[in-house]
Amino acid sequence: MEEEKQHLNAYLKQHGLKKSVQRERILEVFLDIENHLTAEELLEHVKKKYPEIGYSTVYRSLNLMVKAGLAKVVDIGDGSARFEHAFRHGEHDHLICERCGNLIEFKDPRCKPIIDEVAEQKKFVVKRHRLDIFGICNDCIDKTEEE
Amino acid sequence: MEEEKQHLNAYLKQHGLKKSVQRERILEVFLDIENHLTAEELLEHVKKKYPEIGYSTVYRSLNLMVKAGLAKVVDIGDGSARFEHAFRHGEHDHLICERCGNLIEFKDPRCKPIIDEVAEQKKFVVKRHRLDIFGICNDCIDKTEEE
DNA sequence: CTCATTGCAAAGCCTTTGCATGGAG
DNA sequence: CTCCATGCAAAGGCTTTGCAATGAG
Repeated sequence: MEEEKQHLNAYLKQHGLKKSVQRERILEVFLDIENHLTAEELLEHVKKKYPEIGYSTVYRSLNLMVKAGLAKVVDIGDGSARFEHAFRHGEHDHLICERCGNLIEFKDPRCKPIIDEVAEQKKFVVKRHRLDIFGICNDCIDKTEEE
Repeated sequence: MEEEKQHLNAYLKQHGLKKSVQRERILEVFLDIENHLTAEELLEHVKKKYPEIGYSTVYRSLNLMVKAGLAKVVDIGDGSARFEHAFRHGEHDHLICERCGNLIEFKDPRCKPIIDEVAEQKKFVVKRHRLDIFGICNDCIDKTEEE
């Protein structure tokens, strides 16, 4: 938490930007939640603790955090961007439940080499990748069976 | 082309929907273009040949084609959905150039087994996946070097 | 005849932006 | 003091929807 705040402050200083209570508070709320939240969901949580913070500040802070490397956008294609922690969190991919919308993270060491090889073949310089597996998560399967 | 039309008509009949000139024409234009187009880009092409067709019809037909399995949505995260041919086109993934926005398709047989195994471990039922590799395509690298 | 489709304009949804006020450096 | 940040409301970009008129089955 402290480390993230320092990281943010360093970023702000480096870019001639200024600290603010709002930014710090939004970061705190964001870090407190381990889920992949939409901006609106984060906004709700922020409003609960700090009702005076406006929604554009949340959007702006979120974008800032992405630029600063503290957050990452996850786009599951439902219209709203989700945000996940990016600081000291390793690379990973997602299982996305089409029923409940939940995201499960996973890592598999075999992916990267394949990606690099494919790119090599196409003479493509890889910056990043995303592997999303869509389907139904275990919880939702159980629920279906109970019916 | 004829096969796709038949497929569409079969879908329409099956669902109590009706044929229309517009739908057929939009499908034709769509099939004529091998690129991954946004709705707006497709609309432009449609308008060139058939100026009387409205944009909402293009959107609606595109959605219809997706449901009918003739088109697939590709979301590269820039705000606009792109559409690719899905009928008699095998599964594949994408290299996405962050500079020119071009999509390069690729297939690698090693992906699926990994995905299935990961899902198995997490007791997740896979419906589909998407592997997108973002970076700079060969053309754009060449352009950079020329400068 | 009945019900789906069309084209237009309007609305929806998420996100960004303009502007005046307030605050950090 | 100088700019940046904030909060509000307004605008933006893409897509969907309501509605009256048209057209397919």
